[in-house]
Amino acid sequence: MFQGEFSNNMDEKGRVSIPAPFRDTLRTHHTDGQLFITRSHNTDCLIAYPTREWKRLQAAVKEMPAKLRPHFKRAVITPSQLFSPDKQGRILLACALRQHASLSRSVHFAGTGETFEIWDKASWDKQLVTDLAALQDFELDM
Amino acid sequence: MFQGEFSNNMDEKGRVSIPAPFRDTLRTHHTDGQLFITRSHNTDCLIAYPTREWKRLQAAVKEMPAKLRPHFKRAVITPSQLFSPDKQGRILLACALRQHASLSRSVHFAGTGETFEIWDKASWDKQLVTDLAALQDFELDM
DNA sequence: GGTAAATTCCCCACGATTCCCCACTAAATC
DNA sequence: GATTTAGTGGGGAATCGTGGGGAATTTACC
Repeated sequence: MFQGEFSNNMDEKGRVSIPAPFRDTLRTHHTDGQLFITRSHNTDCLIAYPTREWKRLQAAVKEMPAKLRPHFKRAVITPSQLFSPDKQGRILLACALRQHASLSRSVHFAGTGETFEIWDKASWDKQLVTDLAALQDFELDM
Repeated sequence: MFQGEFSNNMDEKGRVSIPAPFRDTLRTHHTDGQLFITRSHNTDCLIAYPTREWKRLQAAVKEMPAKLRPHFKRAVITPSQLFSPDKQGRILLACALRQHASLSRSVHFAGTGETFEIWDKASWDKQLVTDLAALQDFELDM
């Protein structure tokens, strides 16, 4: 399980460290240790899928409305990049991906269970304000 | 597998480098290293097929509705060109193909699994905007 | 048919980027 | 306080993209 949020800095060469806890779950729960990183189709962030989850996504593509499929393939499947973090646990994101999430120096990692998201810190903070506002009048009953 | 997106520049002689990762998969997964490049029948791009996939396409042509077959043959099969990248991994596209994809200087390569697409960068960007807009309200359930 | 021009092909060379390794610092752990 | 671990920076080798030169081939034109 990927959970928690972490901020790391991207250096001048464009490298960012994957937070150590995420690297751990990747190593222990996902045998090949590989990550598919791609755009989120409806938010300004990237999503990282371990191989098993990536396969589930590909299966989901086959189930989605046929009209949307080519859009989804171009926007999400094609730009995906396969990573196995280097010895220092860092990855180097391709330009197209960096741009989609408007990543600058401060990069925010957010665990979402079976996958995790990669945000520009500023975008994340902004998003969070929206999220809290939307929930203002909502009472959870449980 | 061809995956990821890459932009390369076409020089004045009309040569473009095939992205190195694509050259790799071509070398390792496709013994003859040859590429059939032709127009896409329904988008403004070119599609590159390794020999094995090209054969599958030809088989598919035989299965398609008889009414469409001659159209498809003329539009897609005829204009195809066979390439084996030069020592530097470059190819020289014929004029007809270049025109169909409106290729100018910046050329975009998009991996789509067993094949890859060749786009003019500007067209690709435009297409991507459309794609993301179409997916805006779509929720993936997986 | 012969000459000139243009195109294609093959090779080399340069600059930028990427990859891989090592090292430093700060924080956490014992 | 010593040791480990995480995040970050930098150096050097290798690779990749790209430009250009010249030979070979093709095309155009007289």
